[in-house]
Amino acid sequence: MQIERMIRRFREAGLKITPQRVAIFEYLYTTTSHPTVDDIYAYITGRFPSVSLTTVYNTLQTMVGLGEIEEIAISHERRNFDPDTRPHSHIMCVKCKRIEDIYTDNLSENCLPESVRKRYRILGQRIYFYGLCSRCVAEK
Amino acid sequence: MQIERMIRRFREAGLKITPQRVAIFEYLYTTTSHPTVDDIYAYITGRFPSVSLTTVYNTLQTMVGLGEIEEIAISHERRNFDPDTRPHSHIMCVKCKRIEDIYTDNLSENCLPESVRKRYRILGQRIYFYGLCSRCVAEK
DNA sequence: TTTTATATTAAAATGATTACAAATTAAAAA
DNA sequence: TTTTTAATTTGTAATCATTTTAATATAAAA
Ligand SMILES: [Mn+2]
Ligand SMILES: [Mn+2]
Ligand SMILES: [Zn+2]
Ligand SMILES: [Zn+2]
Repeated sequence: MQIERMIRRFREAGLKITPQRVAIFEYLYTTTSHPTVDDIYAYITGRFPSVSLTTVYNTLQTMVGLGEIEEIAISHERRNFDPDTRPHSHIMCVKCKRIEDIYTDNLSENCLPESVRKRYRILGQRIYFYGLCSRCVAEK
Repeated sequence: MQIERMIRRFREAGLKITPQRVAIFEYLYTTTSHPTVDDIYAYITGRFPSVSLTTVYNTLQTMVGLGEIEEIAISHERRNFDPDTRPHSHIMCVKCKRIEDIYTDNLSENCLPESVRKRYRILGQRIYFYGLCSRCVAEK
């Protein structure tokens, strides 16, 4: 399971397995959303009332460093994290801010001309779409 | 010219033309980079030593509202603005943070499946690439 | 069980952005 | 041109997200 994998990855990196960290793993891998720091903190607080925000920040940063979760830069208002590291893109409703996954075979590779590609060591790519979801269109 | 256009757009919107605003227009349309609030503030300060950061924020926000500049969400560390509203994408060097434009005929349209498209009113899309520029590759 | 290096916590510091209210000014009206 | 007025600018304070710090607690090795 994903959680076991994260525990193993942390162990391999010489990091300790703490109940706070495990709770964060559990939250990340049992929700299909793209949680913010506060989403995660709110959940963890329910299980460890004295947990510190710092712990949440630290753990997320460590996971990003291990390449096990990714930051979604779709909005400046909030920082979202994605425990799904398979290549995929996202669409966000500009009204309700919900983020949905988009899986497609069409990669953005062909959007990067050779002339640019040969001047960079490419490390990653992201595609974001913005719109109004049907729910929000209906409302207003 | 672009600056004249912005003055006209502001006038049409019933907004006043102030020297601070014009200086911001000038900076935006005579630099090819993707400036941050601080880049702009630093420049304006050179011409109006007493200018307020608030004025810079307000003017940028107004211009975004008018659809005359766009926010680039390529990084959470900094907020970049782009006075070029033609469809194009960006590549950022993760080391030196420089952002380069990418113009290509290949749109990301085909990365958005019909199944998703029919559930949203699409308003925009962004493609970001991340990598190391040749300069930074050479250095380390 | 003891030891020790790492992690957690609470609090303070930092940095970015927004809110506010008083002073200034662009531009319309006279 | 001068007067008027509503919008804008400014300086300050408030807010919010994130990082730093140092003391305390604890996972895991010995
Ligand atoms: Mn996702
Ligand atoms: Mn650009
Ligand atoms: Zn919505
Ligand atoms: Zn670089």
